[in-house]
Amino acid sequence: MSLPNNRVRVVLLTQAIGPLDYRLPDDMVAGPGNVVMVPLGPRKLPGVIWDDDVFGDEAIDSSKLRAVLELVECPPVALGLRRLINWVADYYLTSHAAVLRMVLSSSAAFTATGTIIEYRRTGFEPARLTPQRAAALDALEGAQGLVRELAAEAGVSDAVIRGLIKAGAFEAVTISVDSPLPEPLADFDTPKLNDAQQLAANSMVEAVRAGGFDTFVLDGVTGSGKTETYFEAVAEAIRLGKQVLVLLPEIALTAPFLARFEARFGVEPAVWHSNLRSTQRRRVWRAVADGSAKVLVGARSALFLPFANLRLIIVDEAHETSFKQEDGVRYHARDVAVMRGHFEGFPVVLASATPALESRHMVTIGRYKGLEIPSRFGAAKMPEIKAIDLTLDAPDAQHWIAPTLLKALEERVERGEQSLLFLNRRGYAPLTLCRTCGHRFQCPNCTSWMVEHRLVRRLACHHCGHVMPPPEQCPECGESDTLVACGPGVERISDEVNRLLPNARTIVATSDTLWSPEKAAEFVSRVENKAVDIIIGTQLVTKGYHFPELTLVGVIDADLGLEGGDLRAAERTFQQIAQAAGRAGRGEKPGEVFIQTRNPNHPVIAALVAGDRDAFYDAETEQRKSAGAPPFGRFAAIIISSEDEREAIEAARAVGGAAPQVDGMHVYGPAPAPLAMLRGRHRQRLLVHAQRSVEVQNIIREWLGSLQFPRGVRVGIDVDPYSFL
DNA sequence: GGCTATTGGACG
DNA sequence: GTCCAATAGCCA
Repeated sequence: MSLPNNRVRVVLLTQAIGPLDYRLPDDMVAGPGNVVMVPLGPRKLPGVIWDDDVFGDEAIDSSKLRAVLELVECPPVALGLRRLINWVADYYLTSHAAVLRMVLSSSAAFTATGTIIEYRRTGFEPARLTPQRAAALDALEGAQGLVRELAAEAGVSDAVIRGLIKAGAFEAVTISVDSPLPEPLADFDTPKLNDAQQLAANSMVEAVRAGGFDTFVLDGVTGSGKTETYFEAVAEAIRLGKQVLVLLPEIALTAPFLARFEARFGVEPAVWHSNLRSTQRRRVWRAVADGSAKVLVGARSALFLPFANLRLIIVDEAHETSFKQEDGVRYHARDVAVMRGHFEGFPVVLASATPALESRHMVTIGRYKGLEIPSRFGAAKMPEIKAIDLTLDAPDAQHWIAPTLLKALEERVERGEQSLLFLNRRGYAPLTLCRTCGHRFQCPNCTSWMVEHRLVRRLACHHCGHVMPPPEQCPECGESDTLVACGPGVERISDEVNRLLPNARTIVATSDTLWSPEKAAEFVSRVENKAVDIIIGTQLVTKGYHFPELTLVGVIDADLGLEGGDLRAAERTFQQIAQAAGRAGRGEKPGEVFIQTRNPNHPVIAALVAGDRDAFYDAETEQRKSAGAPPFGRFAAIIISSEDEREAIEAARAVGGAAPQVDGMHVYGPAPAPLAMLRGRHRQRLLVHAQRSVEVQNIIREWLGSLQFPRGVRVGIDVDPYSFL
């Protein structure tokens, strides 16, 4: 079906409004992919002209059509990217508009090129110095940005900044949106690769040169030099004048990555993540869209940028669960990256020391190509891994470091070597309760405990971000000084180390302490300069970092991830501990790893100690197969939420009642979602389990489309859920 | 009757 | 998403 040539179908960027037809004025030349402004009622909204054949045609009389207002000066959304958007909207059961917003995610899309005025400090102190002004001057030393950004950074209102500009304490700086980004040099410093690295690199380089879709699983043990290996493929794309996207799971990992990239290619690559300054964002968006940004390093959201001639995507640490976006559009960046390669015709590399079971399976069945780097680079050897049975080698009460581990730590401090203690729990203690009445501090908006953060003197909810000062008295029984912290978080382990090893210099590394690339860079340099003896960190420090002097890793609680029993618990625990262990012995000195556990015979722990990765994966694969779990079967979660609990339950029952009977598909629930209350909303969940052959998306679309929900009820669908939370 | 709060549908 | 008009609810 095709529309008359003066009629176009436009996807508005506003969600909840489907595609609408408009008339193209005679003097306007535009087609699918062009960004336009269109009238809707009294409003003027942005949208993108879409391909006619994507949506069914709902004929509307041509006399009712209104004309497209203007063609926006911005690179059009190319065919390959439009196909990817169609696929994402279809697969993840979301709207085109929601996906498109990630593509046109910068004001640069809608404003012509030009200049922007930012402000920075002059050093001049105004005569009148109010507390707000003093605070702003203090906080903005060395900062530069828009008025709004500076105000936000200093925690004052815009007016304070404008006042300071008028008083002469800030000066204007004109920034060009299009100041060019530096070009990486393919052969700036070519490393000597070992045979295994060279073999893997050759395959990827050849694929980049040839073009065309292919997926590689680059599987190399930690410390084997995966990055150097895939850098060869990056170099080949640069030589061809094409673009490369490198996806990293956390912004905290960008700092070490940028340093390695600069050492290899002479300049830092362009960077994309959610808290970029808006000027920087515009500049990068433009440079990506016009092809001048040759290499972009970014978080998930970079995946949807409108690259002019993308030739390669690298997904680094591809097994990381943080590639699964859990709010807004729920998509898995690893899977979408592969689809982008498919639609635009270029290779995709999934790099990891502990590939996801799904990815390994794709290699087994021949869909992806496996590339292995089996040994560590240079003199580095794999560390020796030992389990500490906490039931036999127990720490004292209110302590969490077993005597064996403590002794090992002590030795490293004496020898001037570094250690890492891994515990995947932020804060001081995960639960606070009253000794007198047993009251437990729970988040008022969520069903989760308030976590004590002693460094900042706050109780915080890790799900919604709610914070409160630690109370003096128990709100339940009114007694004072009766609150006790239960269980350890990294801050508490840090306390314990400082008490038992007063000479050791410690640092806590979590998303609370390394919340920006700058903080992360500072952390790296402190560790590299040997200003730190013991790092106490969450999963954040278990990947990407390379510290040659680190020779001991202690896993505080290996059983933590095995609780809760969701489908990936065993795999995730295996990956996390393997990644943490991989930090040890990356230099010349051999590493040693201690895993503290109450179940030394658990298959996960046994596989880690035996160093038998394949045995673990094989057993886990069998288990998934017999349970019909991914990749052998599929799940989708339907989450119904409302501020009113009864309303949520009723709506969820209605959904359950309308569930279609389909062969090979089973619907569980509704039941309270694992986080029964989140950000003030009561949540109910249904879980759909289906065989691979079942077209779950179509079934769910029809099923939910036939239902009506009261306002205030929200229905979210999570295809291929990860956290089960 | 005349006023305000609620809600469903259109918007192309 | 936002606007508008039809409707329901409320008081005198």
